[in-house]
Amino acid sequence: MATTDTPAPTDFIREIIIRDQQTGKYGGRVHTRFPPEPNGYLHIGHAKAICLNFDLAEEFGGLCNLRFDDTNPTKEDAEYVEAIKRDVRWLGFDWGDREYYASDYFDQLYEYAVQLIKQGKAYVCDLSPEEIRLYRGTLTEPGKESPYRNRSVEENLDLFQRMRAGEFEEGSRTLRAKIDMASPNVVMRDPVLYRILKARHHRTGDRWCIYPMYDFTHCLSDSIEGITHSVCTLEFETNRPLYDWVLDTLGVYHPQQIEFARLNLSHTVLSKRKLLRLVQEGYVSGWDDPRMPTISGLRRRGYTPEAIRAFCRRLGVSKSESLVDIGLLEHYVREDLNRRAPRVMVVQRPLRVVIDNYPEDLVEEMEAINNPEDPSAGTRKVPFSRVLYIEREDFMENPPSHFYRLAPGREVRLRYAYFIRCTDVVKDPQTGEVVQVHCTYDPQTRGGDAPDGRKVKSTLHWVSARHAIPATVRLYDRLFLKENPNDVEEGKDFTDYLNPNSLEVVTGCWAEPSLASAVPGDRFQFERLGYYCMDPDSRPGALVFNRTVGLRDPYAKVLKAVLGQ
RNA sequence: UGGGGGAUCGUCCAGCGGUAGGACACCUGACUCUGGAUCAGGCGACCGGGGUUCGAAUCCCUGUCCCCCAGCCA
Repeated sequence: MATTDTPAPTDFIREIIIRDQQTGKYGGRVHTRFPPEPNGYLHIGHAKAICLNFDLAEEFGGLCNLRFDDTNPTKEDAEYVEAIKRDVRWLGFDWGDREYYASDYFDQLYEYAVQLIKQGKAYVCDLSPEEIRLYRGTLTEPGKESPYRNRSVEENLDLFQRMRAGEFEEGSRTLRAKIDMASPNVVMRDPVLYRILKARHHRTGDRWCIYPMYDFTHCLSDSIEGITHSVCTLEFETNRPLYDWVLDTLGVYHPQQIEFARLNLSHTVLSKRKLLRLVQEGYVSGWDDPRMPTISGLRRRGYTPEAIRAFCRRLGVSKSESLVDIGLLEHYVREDLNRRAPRVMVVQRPLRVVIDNYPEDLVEEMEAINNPEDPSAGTRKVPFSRVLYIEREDFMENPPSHFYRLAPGREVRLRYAYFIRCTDVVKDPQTGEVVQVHCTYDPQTRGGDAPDGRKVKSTLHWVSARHAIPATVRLYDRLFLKENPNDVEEGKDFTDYLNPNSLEVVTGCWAEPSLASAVPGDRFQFERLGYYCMDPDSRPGALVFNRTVGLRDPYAKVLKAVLGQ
């Protein structure tokens, strides 16, 4: 299910795996893992990692584990665990019964720490956080050894045991690896392995008051699970020597860490910290606000898992950091939704049209195609009557040269219905705004074709006023105006680049009656407008749709060019 | 000024000593009962400077620029 939509790509990670299989490393086995920390929601950047890890496993006949990297109880929460599981599943991936938690390994990890102490490779350090920082040196100067570095094994064992027993204050002591305070790699200057945190863990409760650090936990979790290729992002490259050191020093099974460039998307942010701020400071309505690049946001926006997967696979995997145009993501939803979204007619900004020569009480059922890309989707009936709504922007009293929709004297086609010609307009006496258009229809053109072969330049979508059901539409635009909101100028904050018009709520829309049976999550193409997804906020008689993405609209460019000069 | 990485069309990714290719975007045109979709064509790049070689994006030297690392975060 996961790999059928796009041909398998090739990249440096797959090359490594193929080489490993040829040399018999790991006995030809491939076992990956996706290791989220449950401290926030998954976003499109995680989707790239999820696709990579699960695809790798499937392609090479291996498995991929889901593992929660839950070693910091002060930031993590069970709520996030559930959200992450739901999102990975929704994306179309299955981890079977291999749902693991680093916290499940706390006992084992503790034993490994004890072993390190016994090997003389770890010690309990009484330095305060500030002192540790001072002793660490700088990027260009070596650090100083802790005065506690040469405690005896017995003393270390005793102290570590008492750390675990809760005898010491938070922050008063740590367990540190004894490596090299003069290492040019700062990560190797006696890194902290365990810290005292008197916090309740969402899974282990109050059983522990010391918690292992990432560098100690991650490599050992990989080792315990028999991971072969531990794929992570570039910023962990400097940590790899430590990953290797822990495993080698302990003499345990040794997976290999491979780093690739994380995804950056234009016009949005993909850091949990920044996304959290957008939520907490109310710039968006929540983690699943359709403007958010979170999986839950994209889902509510109307994105399909297939589109997200196709996007992630098309990105490729490399080590050069890049900024992917969000237009590429939009391309993949359009491509997917074009294939599968049923068409429907909705008038977003209505203009009343009266067809003067159409019988007052007549209602005709027009046959409309549900999806021209998919004949099996069939047809439906759409009621037509004397008073209709068309899109306000489909009429112009004084049209510019490239405008070939409705205008006084002009004839256009109403989709699946008749040709109509504009005969008159009614204006608001106060504002001069056109409030109603009068037309005549040609009964010979029923179904949309003229027997005399005459052509019209434009086809308009419409709804019958008597049959229309009211709807609200939420038009979303890019969250940030700036291509790269992470590139913050002096004295500014990334929130300064927020797009003030990223959400426009349009009320008073009219939808064709078939939409009455839609349920939240249903996706449609509103003909000539874009792709929309019914929001859970919808109530019977008060439908709400989120615009996933607009249709490609060359005319918008023409208009812009005309207005621009 | 330490260490670790990275530089190829506007963007993203290929190219692994032998004609720099694809996708998105953009521009033409065809077709169309969605100014959608589809189809055809086009534009467009090897960070700079040296070298090795018949031949270099690829190998060597040198320079430049960008990213990451000094959490008891991950």
